[in-house]
Amino acid sequence: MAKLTKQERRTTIISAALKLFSEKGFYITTIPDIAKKVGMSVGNFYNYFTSKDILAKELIIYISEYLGKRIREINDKDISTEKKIYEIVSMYFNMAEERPEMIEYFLRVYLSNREVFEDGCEGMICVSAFVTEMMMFFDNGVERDELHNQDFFSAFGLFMGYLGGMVFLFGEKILPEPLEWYKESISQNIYNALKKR
Amino acid sequence: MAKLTKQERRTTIISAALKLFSEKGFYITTIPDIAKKVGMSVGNFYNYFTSKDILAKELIIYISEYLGKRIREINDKDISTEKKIYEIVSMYFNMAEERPEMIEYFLRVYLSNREVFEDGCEGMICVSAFVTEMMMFFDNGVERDELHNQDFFSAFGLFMGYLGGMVFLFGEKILPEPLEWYKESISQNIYNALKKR
Amino acid sequence: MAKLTKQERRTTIISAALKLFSEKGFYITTIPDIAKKVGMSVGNFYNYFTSKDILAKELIIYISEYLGKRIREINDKDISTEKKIYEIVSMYFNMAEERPEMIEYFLRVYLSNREVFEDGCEGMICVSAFVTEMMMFFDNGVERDELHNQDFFSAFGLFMGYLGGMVFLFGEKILPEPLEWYKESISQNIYNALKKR
Amino acid sequence: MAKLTKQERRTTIISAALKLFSEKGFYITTIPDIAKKVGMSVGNFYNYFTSKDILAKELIIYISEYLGKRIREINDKDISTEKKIYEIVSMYFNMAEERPEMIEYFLRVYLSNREVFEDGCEGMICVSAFVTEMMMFFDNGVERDELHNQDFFSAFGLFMGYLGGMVFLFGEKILPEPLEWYKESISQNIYNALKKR
DNA sequence: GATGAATGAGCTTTCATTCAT
DNA sequence: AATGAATGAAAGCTCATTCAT
Repeated sequence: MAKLTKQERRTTIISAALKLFSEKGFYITTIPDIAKKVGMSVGNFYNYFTSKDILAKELIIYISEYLGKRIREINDKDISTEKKIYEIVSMYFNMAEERPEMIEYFLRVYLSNREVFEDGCEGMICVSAFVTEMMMFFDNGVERDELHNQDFFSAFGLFMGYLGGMVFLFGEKILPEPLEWYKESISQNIYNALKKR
Repeated sequence: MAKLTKQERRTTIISAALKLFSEKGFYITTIPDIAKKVGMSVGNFYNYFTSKDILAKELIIYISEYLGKRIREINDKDISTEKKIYEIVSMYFNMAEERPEMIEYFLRVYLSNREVFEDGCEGMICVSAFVTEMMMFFDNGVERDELHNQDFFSAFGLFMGYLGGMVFLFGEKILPEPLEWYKESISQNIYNALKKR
Repeated sequence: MAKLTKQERRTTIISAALKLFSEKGFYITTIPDIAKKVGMSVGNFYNYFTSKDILAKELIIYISEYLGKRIREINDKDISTEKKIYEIVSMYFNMAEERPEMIEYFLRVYLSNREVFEDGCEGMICVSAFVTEMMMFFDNGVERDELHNQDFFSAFGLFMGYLGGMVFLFGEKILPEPLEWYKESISQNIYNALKKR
Repeated sequence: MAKLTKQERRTTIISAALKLFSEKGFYITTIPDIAKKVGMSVGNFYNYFTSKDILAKELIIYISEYLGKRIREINDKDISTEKKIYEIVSMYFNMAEERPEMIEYFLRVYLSNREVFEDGCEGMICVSAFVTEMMMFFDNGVERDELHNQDFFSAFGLFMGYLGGMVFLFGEKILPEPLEWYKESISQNIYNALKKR
């Protein structure tokens, strides 16, 4: 077994914690649970993260940056805004299927446990990487005359609320079809809502 | 002080618990907290609700029925589907301002604490009153040739995800304007996404 | 087994905690230790004292008041100051033999664990009952022209430092004789140090 | 940076530990705290002292020898016993102002944490250097017919209890004047208590 | 000698729930 | 119906000490 660097160990913990928190929730998941999953002692866990809350905050930053990067890749492409919407929806749904812990953490831990994040993640500090990229997407669409020039939050709430809602239904196993199946119609709906009028 | 009937007592508890759960979260709120707020002993609380989980489930049913009723009132009106969309958005946002505990409970407690609701609220059992009414709304709109005939979940996810997202942003005090301000543009966006093409 | 009132229970805990803290020290004594000694569950302990620190503070107030009362009884006697000195020494040494936990708590827990008492026992707040009574003793002696009129702390430090030192040596089993044996010479020394010159 | 010998390193640790233990207490001070203060790793600390308890014991021996030496210097002077009392008080108070950690360690760590010192420091083993010198002081005073011939512990308890008490009050910031201010009256009190009758 | 990651027992505290009254 | 003391399992976190490198 190769020796891991401190940073690699941190990544292992992040990965394990993400899964546990998203599956069982923040309060149900215990530090012993996490330590066990990474195969380390409880005490040692605290050499990497000084508290459960701090771990939670690092997790959301990690996710926000990851999502932000993925969206930036799409933003950077030389395609129409309509196509970009489809790509974002697609990326998001793929993630929900392949790495559900990220989206689920976002929806079920970050959005719901205010008390955990209120110190240090005020406003949108901890998700700014992601939000900024979405802002870029909208601005760019308006600039290119493809999107209706409207209030950012009206647009952002639509896009992310919608995707979050679908992933929630998916996670509850309520959707009769795989997420894949909805990509097209959902992208269409979003585009119709946002497009230049 | 008039003596309350058992049912009235239950309602008092529901009301207090709703506020506490939505403000502080399910796990942070303790039974003593609730008992104190209603002015009753901890032991007596258990004469009305046999466990914390059961209380949580009754709460979501209560909310679902309340919301369902409000939507039915709108459904029953003799107005265009476009107008109905505006009325639903309006009703939802008004509630978020006036009785935020209901919407917040829905978003922050019900949607996020799977483990609490998985026994007894599988699928959408506990929110069926509300979901059914939304279904009626869509079906009616399609029937009247005002909405695009599409998959229910695609439409439902858009509508509720959007509204939920906006209320979330509002609750986080991130929105620069009062919810009121967004009603028009949001209704427009929803209508554009769902209308007959 | 008669049912105890809440106050009686508190007294039982105070008594047990006093013994444990004074024998083993504040940090070595655990809440389970205390709970076990009173025959109650750990959880229930917290229905009586909201934290270990708070218990410690109540203990020192309890002792201060007890000691204060004993000194007041002596102050109130119609005897010479020289005789009063003997009586105070005598009372103190008797207590050290019969209820050593009180004096030991004072010396070993209160005087040494600043961090525990710094919040809420600043200055001499928590021992004021006792200190005030000693002040009365000195003032009265000066008034009656039996004691040299000197700075309070010079006199107080002598009296209490001396007694504390002797009890410490006693507790360490270093004294070759029982405390009783020293009463006379110590009272003499104190009187010689403080008497009218 | 000059390389330090093993003994010099030990002295550095002793010095740092003394400060920390006396400021924060034995149990609050952690080995990592000490290691950090000396700028050494936790693991390496254990190359110099095999346990926290052993460090504590070495510390008290160090202090006892230091204090003993200072008293011997006074004992060796060719001055009256009354003057010697003043010099000892003076030396002690100066130390309490300039190197408070030594006196505070004595009062707050050694005298109060029996459990730490009971193995290896029974009786007065670890403070014998200091106690012996005080014994010499008293014997000499009696021999020279300047002190009343009384039990050693009665005299020792007075002297050290008194000084300890004053330094304690000083440390608590209860004294209205600097220690300096009390030297004269306290020496007088001690002399009056001990002098030839 | 030097490092610091790793261990694990143990601490204080919390809380849903019960039950004698 | 009503009370609130009592239970006890379990949580987050700490820290002296060890040990592979």
